[in-house]
Amino acid sequence: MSAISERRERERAYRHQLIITAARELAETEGWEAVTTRRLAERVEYSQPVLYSHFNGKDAIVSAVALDGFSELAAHLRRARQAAPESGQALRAVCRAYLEFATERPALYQAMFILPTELRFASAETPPPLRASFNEFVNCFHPDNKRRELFAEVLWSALHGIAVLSESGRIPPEGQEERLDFLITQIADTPMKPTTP
Amino acid sequence: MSAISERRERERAYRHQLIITAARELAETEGWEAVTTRRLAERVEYSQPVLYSHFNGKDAIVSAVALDGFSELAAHLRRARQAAPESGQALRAVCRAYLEFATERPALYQAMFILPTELRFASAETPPPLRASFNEFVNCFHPDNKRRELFAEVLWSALHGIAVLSESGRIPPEGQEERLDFLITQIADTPMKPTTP
DNA sequence: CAGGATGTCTAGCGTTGCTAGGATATTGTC
DNA sequence: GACAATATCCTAGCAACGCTAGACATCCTG
Repeated sequence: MSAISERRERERAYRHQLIITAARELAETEGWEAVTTRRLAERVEYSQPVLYSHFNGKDAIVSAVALDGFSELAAHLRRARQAAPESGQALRAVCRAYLEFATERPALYQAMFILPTELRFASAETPPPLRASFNEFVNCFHPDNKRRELFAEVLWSALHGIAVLSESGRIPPEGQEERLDFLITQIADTPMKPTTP
Repeated sequence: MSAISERRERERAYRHQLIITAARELAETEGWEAVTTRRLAERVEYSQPVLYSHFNGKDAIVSAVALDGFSELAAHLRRARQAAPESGQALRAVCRAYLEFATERPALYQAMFILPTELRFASAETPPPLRASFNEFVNCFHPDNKRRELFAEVLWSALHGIAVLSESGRIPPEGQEERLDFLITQIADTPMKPTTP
């Protein structure tokens, strides 16, 4: 009884992840509009209803992909930050890594930031990977900086705006490097200039 | 022949706009997911196919709504900029007006910046209202500033990021004013500090 | 008043997310 | 080892979606 149900649970968990990665691969190769429950079911070699025994609906699957994405993003940013030669370069490294992530994995980025998601941000039940990603930005600023969270929010917003507006062609794709340069100098050069808190 | 076809054309133009405003109203009251071709047709008191005699598809209708939105946005920003007491305050006024626009007309904003659109940005055939909106940002900087377009792009990106991340709950809705303050001081205070071009 | 063009609607196609209900296989009990 | 109970999975179908073909009605022209 115990061993058997354990095995089942293991199989179930495996299939759970299988669905997630299948959805992600499909989205990355053909875009999210190609990710239908039918095609996804065919891809994992099960019928449609099994998807619904694992997830509450399609949105939940997208959210699961997004959650995986946040883990990767956090790791990606951390790697960049720690590889920076000096702490002054950390901010630039993390920002560049962020834009890199957004342009190289557009489908994943879309799931994380654009598609309707069930993930709760900026609250008590925010999943750890989301917090971890955000904290990578926070950690670019000096711990003494009382407003580093605010700085991080604005920085993140700006990066997100740049990423999404250039991806959708609303600002020209070239000159991305210049924009990044400008953003960094403006945000980073005077990080300790709070208007007398 | 002439008078009659003129009247027809007039009626047709009227109905064209009727569809657009109906779509917009429906989106603003119930969200874009409620804007289906059936409901829209019912609302304008015509059958579905007439929608397709005016627009190539649903996306084209959304784009038309978005285009109207850009006209309003441009006017809204211009009003704010011209009402600013001194030119130094123009930047802040325009930014505040932008965020105001985004939060007060979320559906319209969504059509303009998030939903798939057929509008061409940053190219030769960019519709005038889009250019006008963007230029309001450009005009916040001194004409001598060789990089004002770049500044405007980054500023716009940051504002868009703030708007969209707070709207979707990815950053807390409170503290919007603080973020705006920070952004303005960082961008505006040193607008003439190009790294020796 | 007939004939052709124009405009509009009914009906339906293929696809979507999602679900009810039955068939099938696996499990624990006698 | 046979049988009921349970868990697992699939077939079939629903309502709603964007979109379109073809029939009907209406109008202008000769």
